[in-house]
Amino acid sequence: MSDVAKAAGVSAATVSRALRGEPGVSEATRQHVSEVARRMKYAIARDASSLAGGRRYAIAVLTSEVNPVLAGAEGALRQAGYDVLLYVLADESAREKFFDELPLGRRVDGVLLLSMSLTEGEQAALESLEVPHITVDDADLRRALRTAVEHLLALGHHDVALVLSDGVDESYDEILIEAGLEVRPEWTVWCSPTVDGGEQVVDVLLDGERLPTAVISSNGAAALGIYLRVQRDGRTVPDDLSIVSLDGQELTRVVGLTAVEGAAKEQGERAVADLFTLIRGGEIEPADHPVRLVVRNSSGPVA
Amino acid sequence: MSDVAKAAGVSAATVSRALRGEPGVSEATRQHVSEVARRMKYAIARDASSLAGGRRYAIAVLTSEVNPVLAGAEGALRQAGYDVLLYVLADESAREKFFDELPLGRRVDGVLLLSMSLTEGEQAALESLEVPHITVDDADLRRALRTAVEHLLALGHHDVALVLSDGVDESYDEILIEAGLEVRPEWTVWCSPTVDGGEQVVDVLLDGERLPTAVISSNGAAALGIYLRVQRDGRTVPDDLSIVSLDGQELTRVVGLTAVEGAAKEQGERAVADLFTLIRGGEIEPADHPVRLVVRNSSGPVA
DNA sequence: CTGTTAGCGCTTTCAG
DNA sequence: CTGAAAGCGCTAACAG
Repeated sequence: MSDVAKAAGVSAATVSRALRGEPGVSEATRQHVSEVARRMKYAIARDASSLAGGRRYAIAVLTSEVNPVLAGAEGALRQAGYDVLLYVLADESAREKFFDELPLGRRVDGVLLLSMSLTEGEQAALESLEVPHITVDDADLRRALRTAVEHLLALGHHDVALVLSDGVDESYDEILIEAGLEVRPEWTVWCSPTVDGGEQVVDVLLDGERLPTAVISSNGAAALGIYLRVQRDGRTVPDDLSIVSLDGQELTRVVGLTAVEGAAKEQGERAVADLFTLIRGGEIEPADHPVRLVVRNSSGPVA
Repeated sequence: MSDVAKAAGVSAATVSRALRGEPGVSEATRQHVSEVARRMKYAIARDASSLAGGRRYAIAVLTSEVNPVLAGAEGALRQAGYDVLLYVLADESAREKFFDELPLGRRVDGVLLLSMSLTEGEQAALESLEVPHITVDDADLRRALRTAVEHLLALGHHDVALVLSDGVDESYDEILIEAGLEVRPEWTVWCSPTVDGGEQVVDVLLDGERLPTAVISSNGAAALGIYLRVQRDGRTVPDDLSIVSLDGQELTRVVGLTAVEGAAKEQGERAVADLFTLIRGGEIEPADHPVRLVVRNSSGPVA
């Protein structure tokens, strides 16, 4: 930086200010400095910068799985000049380790959580970082769930099971209740967000004396697993069981599952925009993200 | 760190050495310091550490798409105490920007490239970083392709098309030739690694006067797209067309596509191990990674 | 608006 | 084997 300063005939402090767009530099100086820096291919050393107390220009992204939301977030972050520190917290042990060690102190300007609903302890740990954070997914998931429930209700379903995947908490029953559906404990089950997980969960689901006529899966892969397994068991979709996925990735297109699509990539991008607002000290209001029901052939009128 | 030093009754320099496992500290001192640090929940400040000239404890991961290999690599890196700087270089513009700006100077100890085959210019740019880097995928893809070709050959296929996805270069014809297959330019096509991409590519593929009896797709999603589209067109798989995917994610399981599974996650993990060997100054030898053919029902004897 | 002066928290010689 | 001192490259007051 001092080289650039020398070349531009100013002090290092001025170069620093000019390059970061800080106020208190004449436009002429800023232009000049930027030009010199560009010519010298100078790039600010982030380590030194953050050591000295400035911004860190890095955001930690915590996610329970690598998915398109991640891709969207990464793009938006990168475009804003931020680094992305990726943490894939897929299993309980990784998660525990992370929140125990909390390796983010003084290292990032913000935290983005993708498809992770935190326990209270985790939430507290995160707060202790004193860094803005934002969560993607839950609000969207709830909205998606409502959409799915309405769809099934319109088809005459009243016995609806809920298959939730890791990182999704328990507070969804109310949505079913609001819709006037009966909530049975054995109809709310968890499984891993994989095809395998979905296949396995069918055993649990179709085991009781009274069977649901429809199932909503929070995860697309699991929805697929359910579909495959149900068919393999000789049942018909949607006649014996309607299936709606709340996660409209390509997966659900594959076999034509009805799904609520949330435009994952855009979700990531919006989250980043919100996070920046927070970092700048602004307030965000939970804007509704459009959610779109795509009816394919895994849902039909109740038999 | 000076707090820890004080508490342990040694100097900061000794704490630094002890915690990093540097030689020149007595085992007793090291134990003691580690214990004190643990008790004080002290974690080394990476920024300062790298500023002062030490390691950066960060690896850049460049990838053309977010996929399971990424998850595997992240896990291994994290476990080794390294940060993961994620760069999703999905489209040409992101890629160009990256290699133009090369934002990694003095910021990472190594670079991991996932499903990215570099142009010569890009390769040169990367070398200029003077940081070890390692590429995942190509060798595995070639091996997978050989496996797929053998499988089809055994089934009597001689007219085999190749559908390649972004980031895959052109040098695969030789593998077909080695196997004694005829290579026709119109039977080697590119498409995006998505279901849509696969669907679209069918138009090109089944357009000529002579049609292939089998197709190998480098990407699982594209393979699915091909499958769906071919069926929708009223053709039968595998009677009219055998399909083999070289990428055995969950996607291919879904409809039962024959696939060569490379254990994506393990691939990522192995790449990380190799990268560390490189960072430590060691040599790596291209160890063969096991590749496994999973025959499902999208491939059958030639009609 | 711009320059000067102190560090940020570590690692690394260089001496003991 | 350990400690003291000198920065790494920046940013943040403080003056001017």
